[in-house]
Amino acid sequence: MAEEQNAQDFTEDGDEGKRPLTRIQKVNRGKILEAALEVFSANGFRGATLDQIAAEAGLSKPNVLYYFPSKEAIHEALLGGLLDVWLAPLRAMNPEGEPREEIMRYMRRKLEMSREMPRESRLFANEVLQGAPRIGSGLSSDLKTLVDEKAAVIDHWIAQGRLAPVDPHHLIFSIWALTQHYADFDVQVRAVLGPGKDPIEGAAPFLDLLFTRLLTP
Amino acid sequence: MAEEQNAQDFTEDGDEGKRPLTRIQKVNRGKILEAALEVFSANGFRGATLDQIAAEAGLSKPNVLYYFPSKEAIHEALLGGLLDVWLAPLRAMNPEGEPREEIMRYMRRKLEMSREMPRESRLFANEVLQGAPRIGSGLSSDLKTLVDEKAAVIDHWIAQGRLAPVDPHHLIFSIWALTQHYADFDVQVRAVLGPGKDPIEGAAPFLDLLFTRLLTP
DNA sequence: CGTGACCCTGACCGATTGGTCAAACTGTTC
DNA sequence: GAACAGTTTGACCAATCGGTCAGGGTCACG
Repeated sequence: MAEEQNAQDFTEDGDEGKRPLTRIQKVNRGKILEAALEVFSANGFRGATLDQIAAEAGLSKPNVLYYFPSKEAIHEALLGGLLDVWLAPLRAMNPEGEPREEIMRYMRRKLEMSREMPRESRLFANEVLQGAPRIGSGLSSDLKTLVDEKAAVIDHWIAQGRLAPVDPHHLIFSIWALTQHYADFDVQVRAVLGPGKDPIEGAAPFLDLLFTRLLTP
Repeated sequence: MAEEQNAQDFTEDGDEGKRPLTRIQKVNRGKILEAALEVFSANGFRGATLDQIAAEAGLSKPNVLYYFPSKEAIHEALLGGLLDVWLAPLRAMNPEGEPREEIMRYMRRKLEMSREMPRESRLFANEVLQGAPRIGSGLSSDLKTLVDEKAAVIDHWIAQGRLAPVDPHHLIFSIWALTQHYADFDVQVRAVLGPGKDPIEGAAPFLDLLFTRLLTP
């Protein structure tokens, strides 16, 4: 029950030895990362055990540690490999595009990701909640750079009068908060709404309305 | 560094033995709960250890277990005692009041709580993130009841034309998401904004604007 | 089909963790 | 101040955890 594609080729090594990476290696590293995503996102770093990950991946514990030197290394590989995917929609925001359309597209894409990749969302949420001890300053400074860059774009749009004046940083935070809420607090949302349709289906028109009203001058 | 008031008297027992609760008992249970809030909110349930809690409380581990039968029991006492505090602002929403004012007041109070009680927010976030295994159906059904009740009030306001038409459940979710984001993802918010003023100071006017625009017909 | 590199595992280890217990200590009450 | 309930602790335990290791199995390639 863990048979997805893990589109990651792992050329990531600092120095020399770039062995071509066996077929078995590719398969098993993929299985481990998929299992680790499942287990880490559901239990957090400390709550997850190597035995769980090994069982979920269908491998023995020593075999898992044959492919990754430690539990921490698995976690890092996961986070590092996923961060780009996670930030891609924001990167894709086009300064040349129509302002409201660009921001709405970003919001909708993030909401889509909450539906399609809730485990990834929870993985990051877990990490940040505990003070981001394992993702730390390096990635956080990349994040800051990207956000500052896009905030400047939004400010420019506002200066042109093409967007209602709002604090761009908090606008971005609000997109994160509102979309990721449906992935991170899924159980609570479902508990309140009761059984039935996908909560995100109801969220989509609400968020459309919310951001339309916020951004229209 | 853990000297706050813990306003909880703990009459909570199902059946008979209601001993008057010694002075020492009141003090030490308070110390333990305060320490547990600190440790659980920072590390999650599984990430927290009894030794950490004992050290933070300034007690020995066996002494902690003299006052609470298990780590789980401490966690439950914390969550149970805090849930009322957490939901009080929503309970306080007055059906007789002016609609936008009531909702704005609720939002502002929640934001205030993110500033003043971030540990409590993270405690709940941790619990819900992991699927709420220890808070479960009982509390979730209380929560649903309360939210459904208030959603009905909001719907009534909308029917009267005193509020712009919005999905009341998702409106409440949006208040939760936007306000708690600043407590739960504090490190990320600060990393992006850079060092300086309290992020919530910047959030307050933004959220005022956002909800004003959303709710004005 | 042989051989060397790669892959896999059972058994094991030391550290940590939640929890126990007997014994000692302290506060309170008559 | 005797006596008893209430409080505290060092020593200890069983289970779990991340990680190691020696040895055996398997794959690809000549």
